[in-house]
Amino acid sequence: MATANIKQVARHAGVSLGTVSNVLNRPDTVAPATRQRVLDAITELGYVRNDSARQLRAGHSRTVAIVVLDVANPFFTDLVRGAEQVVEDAGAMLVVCNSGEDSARERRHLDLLQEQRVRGVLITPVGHGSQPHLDMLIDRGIPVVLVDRGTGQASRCSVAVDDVRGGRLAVDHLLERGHRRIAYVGGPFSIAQVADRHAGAAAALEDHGDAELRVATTTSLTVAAGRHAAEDLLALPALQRPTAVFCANDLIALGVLQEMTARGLRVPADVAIVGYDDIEFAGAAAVPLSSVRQPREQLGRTAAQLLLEEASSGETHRHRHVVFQPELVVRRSSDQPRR
Amino acid sequence: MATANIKQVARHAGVSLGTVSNVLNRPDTVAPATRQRVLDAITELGYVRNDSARQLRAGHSRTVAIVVLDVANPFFTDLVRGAEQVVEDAGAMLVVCNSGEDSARERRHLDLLQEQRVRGVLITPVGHGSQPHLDMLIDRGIPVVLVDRGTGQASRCSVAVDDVRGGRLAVDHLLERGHRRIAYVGGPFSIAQVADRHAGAAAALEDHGDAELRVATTTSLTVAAGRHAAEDLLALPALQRPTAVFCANDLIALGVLQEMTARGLRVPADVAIVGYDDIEFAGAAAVPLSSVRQPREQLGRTAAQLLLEEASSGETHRHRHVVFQPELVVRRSSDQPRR
DNA sequence: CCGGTTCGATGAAACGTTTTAGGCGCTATA
DNA sequence: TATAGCGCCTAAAACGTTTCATCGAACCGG
Repeated sequence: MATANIKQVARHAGVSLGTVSNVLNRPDTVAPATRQRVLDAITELGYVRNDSARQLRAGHSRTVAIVVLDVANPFFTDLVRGAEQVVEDAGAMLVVCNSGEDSARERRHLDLLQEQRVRGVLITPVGHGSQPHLDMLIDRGIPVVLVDRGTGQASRCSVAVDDVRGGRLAVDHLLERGHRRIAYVGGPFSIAQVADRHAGAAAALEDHGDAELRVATTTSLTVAAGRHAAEDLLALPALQRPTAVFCANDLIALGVLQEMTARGLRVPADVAIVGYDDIEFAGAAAVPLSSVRQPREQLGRTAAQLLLEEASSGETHRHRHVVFQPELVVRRSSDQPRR
Repeated sequence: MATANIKQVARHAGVSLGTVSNVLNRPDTVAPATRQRVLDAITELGYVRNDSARQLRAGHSRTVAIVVLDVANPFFTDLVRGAEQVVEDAGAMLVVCNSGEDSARERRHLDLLQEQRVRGVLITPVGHGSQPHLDMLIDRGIPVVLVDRGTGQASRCSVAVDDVRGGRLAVDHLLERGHRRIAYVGGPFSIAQVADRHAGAAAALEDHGDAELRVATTTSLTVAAGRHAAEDLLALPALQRPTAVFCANDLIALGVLQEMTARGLRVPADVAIVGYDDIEFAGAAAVPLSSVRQPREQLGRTAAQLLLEEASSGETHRHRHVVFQPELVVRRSSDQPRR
């Protein structure tokens, strides 16, 4: 029950406490015979290092945290997998926290992480990414890397994908296919990606005076939200109804697709759909979904690398901002010229 | 940089160190005026509790870990969400670890968690769930709850869904629809669920001497694995080719669906498909997918409850095994009588 | 044989909490 | 008036590491 401690190991091996510690941390500084004796004592007593004590002494832990908006969103799970690789290769541990797009929960998590003196935090913050509590972490010397948010802030590193460009790619494609009444479905706009993708979409339209962009705001980025938005669009008079829908993410796009099909519209003949994120299921959807792909795992890997770099380089660190370019994947859901 | 500690707060507020601790932990035992003075000092110095020290003193942490086979699998993310609710309501923190179905990584995680003296571990272990390193945790006094594995072991609590029954439900349904050549796609069989669902499927066939069950083993439970398996099935001579496929999970089922459709087969007319898990995307697939639904979040919640219960009740705890019943959701992919 | 060097091991200090025993001053009770 | 009780606070010990200064022994060259 009460696990053995280093002192008991020392006594059992007939050495001093410091020697055991040396066996654990610098094995080559202790004579082979003694080392073996200590090792034997360790296995015999089933000794396990107490990380709290170790951390207390060291002043910081060997864990890195990633705070995501939604653990169940494939975008974030891929991010996590990427970060995981890098962090674990560095001998650290990655803990995943879920803010659920709830600012209070995010806050709670950050407070807890601070108390744990984590080595650093990877975060996609709720909102625009310049919250005071992020600055607080930094003030306390905890490196923060912003993921997919607030690129260009001076006080922290960031990695992001160019969402404005992604929005533009999607809508350029729809315009090129002959669509002129286009809807953008997404929300809430307090999420920067939602706003940026919209900005890109709007920018694409500037060259086309005859085209219009209708916005259907949702309260979250889920399949259910997509279904509701589709209902609203279907309630419009036929002449105002958009012929193409660009969605802020694939979950919403799948919801829209589902509802449209259920109401008897053909995709892409009656309405074209383009999503965002290119999650694994996009290609397996009722109608394979066109989508804007982001290098998700790479995003996670890069973020983790920047973080570890900052954590180990200390004062000399210069913050960097890495921006990846998205890529449009055209599938059946939008691949038909508008008659 | 170097964060303030409790002693500095004490000096700043003109009280003893113990009093600060009391303000933090039993606020009502200290006089309002003093308390306020301490509180002011805390905010002024930006003091943050050091959890390592706290843990060291307490002997254990306030975190609970959940070790899953795949962070990106919706089954597990829902599990995590369920557990999260319960754990956070109890004022603890849930850390998510990903074994990636790799026994060595699982092992590494458990070692680390042990060093951290976590309060308890929720785990879906790689393999059959009676590994020696799980016993080691228990020997050290760390409660372990098995999730979806090894029901009935005497030394730990467990929660599970009756997978044998789930397999039976699925295949009973297919038989009832008139199918006689049925395939089971899934693997590796070292995963208990894969084996149990197969057992259920096989049991369902026992009453039908004229029906046969062909097994296509996969190396993992992914969409890609499903596609490969479908290729193999399609390579069979037409008369041996199954008219219905029951898949060990929805990811595989989506892969099969994708490949079958791509090769020109109609679902469900030429081949019926039933998946397992009823993930959110099942209903949004190319052909809405029949699937066996599990109460995923509830599974997570219950597991967490059992764990916390054990962690706080100590010696008096009696291990429990909770088994939930799955439910078949029939959608278009299998909803047509065999001609 | 002696001074210097190296190897291996030791003991003590320090990290920041929580907890416990106790002390002090006051009031209520006998 | 003594005393018990109470409210509020303090001082010190303990949790289990890591690290650093030190020390003895052995060895080597001169």
